[in-house]
Amino acid sequence: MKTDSTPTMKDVAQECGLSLATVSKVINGLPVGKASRQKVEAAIEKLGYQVNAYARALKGSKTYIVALVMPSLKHPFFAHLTDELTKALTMRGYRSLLIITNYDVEAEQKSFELVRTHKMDGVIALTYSPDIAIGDSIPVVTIDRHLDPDVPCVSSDNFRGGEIAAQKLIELGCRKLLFLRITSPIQGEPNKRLAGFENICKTQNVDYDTFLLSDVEQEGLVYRYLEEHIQDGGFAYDGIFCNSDMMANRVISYLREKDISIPEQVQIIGYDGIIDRFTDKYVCSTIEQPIAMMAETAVTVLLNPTDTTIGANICLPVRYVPGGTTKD
Amino acid sequence: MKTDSTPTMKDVAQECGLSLATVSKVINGLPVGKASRQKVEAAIEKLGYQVNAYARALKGSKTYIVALVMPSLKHPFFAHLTDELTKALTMRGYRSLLIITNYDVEAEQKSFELVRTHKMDGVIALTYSPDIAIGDSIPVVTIDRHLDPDVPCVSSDNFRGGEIAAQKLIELGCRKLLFLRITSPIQGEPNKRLAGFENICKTQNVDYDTFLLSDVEQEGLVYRYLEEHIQDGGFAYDGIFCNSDMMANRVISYLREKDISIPEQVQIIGYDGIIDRFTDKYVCSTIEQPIAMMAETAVTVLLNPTDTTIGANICLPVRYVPGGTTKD
DNA sequence: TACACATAGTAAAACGTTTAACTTTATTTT
DNA sequence: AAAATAAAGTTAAACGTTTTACTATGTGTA
Repeated sequence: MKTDSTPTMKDVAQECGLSLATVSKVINGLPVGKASRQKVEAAIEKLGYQVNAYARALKGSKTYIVALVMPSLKHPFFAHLTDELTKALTMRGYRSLLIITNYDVEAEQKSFELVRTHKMDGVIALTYSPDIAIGDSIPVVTIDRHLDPDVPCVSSDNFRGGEIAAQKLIELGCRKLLFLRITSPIQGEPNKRLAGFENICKTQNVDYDTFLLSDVEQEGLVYRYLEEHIQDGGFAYDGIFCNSDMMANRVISYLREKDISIPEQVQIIGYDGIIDRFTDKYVCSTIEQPIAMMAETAVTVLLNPTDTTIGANICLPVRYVPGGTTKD
Repeated sequence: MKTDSTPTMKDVAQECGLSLATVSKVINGLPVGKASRQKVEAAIEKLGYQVNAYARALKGSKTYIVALVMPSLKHPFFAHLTDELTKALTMRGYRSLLIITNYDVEAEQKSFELVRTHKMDGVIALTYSPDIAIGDSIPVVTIDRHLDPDVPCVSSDNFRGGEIAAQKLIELGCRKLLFLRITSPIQGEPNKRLAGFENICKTQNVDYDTFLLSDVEQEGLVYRYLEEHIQDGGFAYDGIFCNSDMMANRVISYLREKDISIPEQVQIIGYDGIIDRFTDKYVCSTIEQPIAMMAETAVTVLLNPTDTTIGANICLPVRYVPGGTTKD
């Protein structure tokens, strides 16, 4: 007599008077006589049987689980990316195991161990450690970071994004620009935004400053810097390019609080394109990253590695989206 | 001769000349002779052995995986909650399997099946379906939603939140209030915000309107509504309580765009308390939910169910946080 | 009628652990 | 010094699947 615990294939076999192997075949869609198939299906239905994913994964080699390694979900870019990655994985029958590293090197390292003990089918990672020991044998795709020459990296065209932002501000009449950034120090793709920005400013002979903070904890310094550049109703810059929309929003709030009018006195362009598009022109102008496409691409490359994708740097296009913080 | 595939316990046993069982004991910290323990540890180190979580979970009954069922990560409240939940789980040695349902009833239902096939140790869910068939035998905790009389629900004190918001606006001099909400139709805890808001308005005889939208797709209607209440530089309301900070931000942008000054002409209070506190006074005034505490509580209740927690409605305190959109 | 020959179904090993029951060896107790 | 007890290891079954190799059954061919 069986207890009422979850039914197993054995119970199903017993219920319909057929062998374990036959039941297995029915479940996996392998050829089985019509009569038997129906008997098995009836039994499954009756007992409410469901495969045990662990047993299946132990026997076979695939787990259909992919790890998503993210620094945090408090930054909307990471949150949106995680959202899209999970959807892209779900569409392909995979599930995502979420690992939040909190920008911590040790946690990032540990997450890769976890991936190994759980025999996951892959990892999509956005990390901050300069180097992480990746066991081979597990497919990895990074986003915005170069981890290893063999690991494919998906990112948006950050250099071009920086160029577009500078170009746009200049076109809109700005003559003194400011680039603002706060991040943990990484040598990742996003650093290229500054390079692109500088490239345009130099080419076009436009004056600019940069204020780069590498310690997230010291965000207050940004406001101090801004304050120092306000003099009797005026502001020292007429165009600001912020490294993220989240940051842009704070800067906007701060400056408006100080009675600097936007976009009249200062025009501001953010980065990411996170803010809900419903409101379209009422939000901050921004350089939009193709997040959904990045997620799709990362998943595709992870699950179908080919010679051309190995170690490739896949760079997707960005675009400028006008909002309420520029004069266009 | 073994291939170079991942080493198993058997390989370790062979390497150190001891039995499988002994190796297992060392790994699980069970009593073993000192000499043997060292031999085993050396072998593990040498081969780089790591337990196979699937085999372990198949044998034992725990998987140490908890499903997180969320509608989306594009709303910052869900993203922050997921972030904190994952951290709380990680601290206790659990991992989170993320399921994004996209506010879809069918996806929510399916996610519970997944939980069963993967023999997960529990589910923390924030769902939109009025009723979901939860197989028993798996612990569930919901957030902000009442699913079943037996399922514990963690939420913040939404009624009180509504009261506080109304009270504050009135204290700050508002005489004509507006409550704004867009959500998929649910019968969840957050609905109580309106009740609390109305309660105070009625008690104190303050005039108010509500604009409630149950279809997220139609967000544009909110702006139309706002526009209709602007007449030559004036605005029909002097206080707005928004159902979320995200929404408040949009409303703020919109009104400022229309040259309505905030907080001079209209004071605005949001809900959630999402926006990074670094900037403190530069963000929208809000009713802050104790997200980290909610996550901690949900995880604790999930993993240590007791008689008093079963079916309990655990309600955590909210607080008002002044920002730049009110006169205080 | 006997032959091969698909076809349908089965038995049993394997995946990598844990664990209960057992055996061997060492330590005490009288 | 023998019996009783404790300690350290081992064997083998079990978890719930998949899959290879096999047997039994029925169909068509010479």
